[in-house]
Amino acid sequence: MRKSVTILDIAKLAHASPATVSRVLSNSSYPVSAELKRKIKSAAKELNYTPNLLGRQLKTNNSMTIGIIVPSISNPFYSSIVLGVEEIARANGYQVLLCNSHQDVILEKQFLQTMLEKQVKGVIISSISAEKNLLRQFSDKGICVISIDQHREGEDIYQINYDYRKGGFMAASHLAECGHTKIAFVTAPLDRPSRIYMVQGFRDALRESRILFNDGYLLVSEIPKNTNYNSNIEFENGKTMARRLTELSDRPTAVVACNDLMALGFIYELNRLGVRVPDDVSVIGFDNIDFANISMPPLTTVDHPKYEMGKFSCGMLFQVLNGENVNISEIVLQPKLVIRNSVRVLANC
Amino acid sequence: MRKSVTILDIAKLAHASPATVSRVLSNSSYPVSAELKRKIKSAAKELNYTPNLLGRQLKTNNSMTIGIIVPSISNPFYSSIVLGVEEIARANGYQVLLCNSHQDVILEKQFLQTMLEKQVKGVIISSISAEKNLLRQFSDKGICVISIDQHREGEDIYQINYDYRKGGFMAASHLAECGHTKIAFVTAPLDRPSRIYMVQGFRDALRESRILFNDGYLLVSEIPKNTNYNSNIEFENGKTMARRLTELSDRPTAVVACNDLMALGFIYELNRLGVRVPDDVSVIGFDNIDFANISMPPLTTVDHPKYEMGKFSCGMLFQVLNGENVNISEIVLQPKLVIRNSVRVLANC
DNA sequence: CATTGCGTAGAAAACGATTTCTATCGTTGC
DNA sequence: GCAACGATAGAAATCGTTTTCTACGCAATG
Repeated sequence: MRKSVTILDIAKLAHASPATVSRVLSNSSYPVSAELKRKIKSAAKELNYTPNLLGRQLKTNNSMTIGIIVPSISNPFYSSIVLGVEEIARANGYQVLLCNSHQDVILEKQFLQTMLEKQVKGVIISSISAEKNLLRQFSDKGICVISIDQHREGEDIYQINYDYRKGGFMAASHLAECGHTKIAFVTAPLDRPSRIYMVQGFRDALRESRILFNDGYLLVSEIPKNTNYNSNIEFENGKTMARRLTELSDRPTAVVACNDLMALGFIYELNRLGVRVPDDVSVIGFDNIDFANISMPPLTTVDHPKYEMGKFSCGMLFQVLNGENVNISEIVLQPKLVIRNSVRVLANC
Repeated sequence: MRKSVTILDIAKLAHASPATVSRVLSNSSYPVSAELKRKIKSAAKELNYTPNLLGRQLKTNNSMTIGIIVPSISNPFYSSIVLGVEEIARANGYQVLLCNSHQDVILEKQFLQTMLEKQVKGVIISSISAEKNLLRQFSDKGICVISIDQHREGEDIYQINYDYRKGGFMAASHLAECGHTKIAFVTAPLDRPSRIYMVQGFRDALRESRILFNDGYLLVSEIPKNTNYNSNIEFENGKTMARRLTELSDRPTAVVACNDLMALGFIYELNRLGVRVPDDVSVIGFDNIDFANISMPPLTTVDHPKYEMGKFSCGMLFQVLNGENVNISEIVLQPKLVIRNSVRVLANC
């Protein structure tokens, strides 16, 4: 491992000054004679020069990096978002620092700190935490933050959200229209806006359909212990919830799950227990991940334009970075019901 | 956006020199009096100081970053690997620069270049390309490269591989044992070692079972055009292959797919076309991703310890970085058959 | 008592780049 | 023919750190 070649080595070889070398190699608009330009370029190639971005970025105060924090890319919902973000970032020549918070508030906080230290120019975050001070630090330093998917109340921050209330409403309404009246809601802990809004919309729909909601039908899973970062917590939770459902005295005929992963785990376990979907229990999921298609039966779900959310948010970020006037500070994406085969239409309809 | 606070501001406030401030704030072993230490720490807190890693890393020549390149995290197989890598990296205080090559050789090359420029201390790569010069650049600069999943021939490089040959062998043998003789192999282009070895093992198994392989039964999908980075290419390919299979004159009774995603797409399309699995066609996948469980029917597949591969590779990387003597340069992980319900046992068995 | 060595602190150099400032041409304008 | 200007190039300052070098006082050693 020899000492790495720097701009100075090139200067020496090409009989030029480091200043000129830098100007040539970084495509500056500063005029350099064609002859010298050529010599410098060939010297750079000869020495197999690789610019040191740490040096450049320190001087220019531009890390060309944005950060993104999501719970976990093991959920295809989030990996879609990430891919959307990456695509736009790459198109703009930026790198993405990806962090999986694993639903851990402490970890999320640490990642945010690291991003500050790494001098990211912007952050896109689907936050687990409602803490306001953390994100304020970024605005204080003039770093753009875009919150996605989880509505943040009373914060002066760019947001790209999704109408979870309406989504919950659509899911429950659909079940009601199919003749169901005993409808449960299975969900991970109601620790973030998305889930809270979903339940709200769900309840609203029942009320509107004059269905009394049995509080015992709100099945909330335990707070997960993150021992294994690979295990798909949502999927496992779905399985547990299925068992809890079958133990209910007056068993519901239909269920809305807070996301597809959970719905799939739910269906999986139901199948295993010999409870038929949709004959015995109907299930609606949320997110419309690719795999919702391939379950047994194919999952009826509420679509979420996740990939677009990733692209939007990153596009918005660059608008802000480029100083363009971004006059909308919150965008709300719309849900869409995707009907497949996991919901039974009851006879009396 | 005010000027950011640096070590100099702290020095001024605490009436100390920048040198001393640095020593205190970076936990150097250099002795500093307790009193001064206290003053500096309180000054840092008062000014809400955030260290600039670009400065530090430039000086220390340690980016505390490793890179990982995989085809795409939209494939749960790769997101598992990534999560394994991240876990170990984080435990060692390192960041991970994740790049999705999207099966694009050019892109992969660009990412590698960026990693060089970003001064990563190591790279973990599941490479799409057989090009040797690229990776050699890293060894030349003393950067550790660990190749995973794709065997590299005749390169002096650390490797963590998987016995794809044996995996292919096991899949085909299982089908043969279940009485199948008309067995197809559906795969994405044979452009990398994993797939080539799988086919090899597959053929070996057939030969050993005295089954003649019909070359028309080797179904290779087109090279994908990467227009949409979100679409799950493998899954789509699986669907296409299913259609091609049904058009075959002497239709096979069983199929091995080169990965679960493809198998799932394959099954999905078969279902749609009214071809029953496993009654009409048996299917075996590869990788044993979580979702292999939830297809209709649950997928019989060959397990791949992907998460462990991620952890192993990153662990090995740090061993090398720490100068520990790593005497094994290639580790080969073993396949395991996971029997579920996508394979039919024929009557004559 | 002179020498060594340790504890403590700051001055200054260094990391690898960019950018401002100076300087020297040759050319143009009047 | 002289001032002004544009093109070109290098010297030197700079980004925010870390680290080496210097320095000084004080205790221990012989």
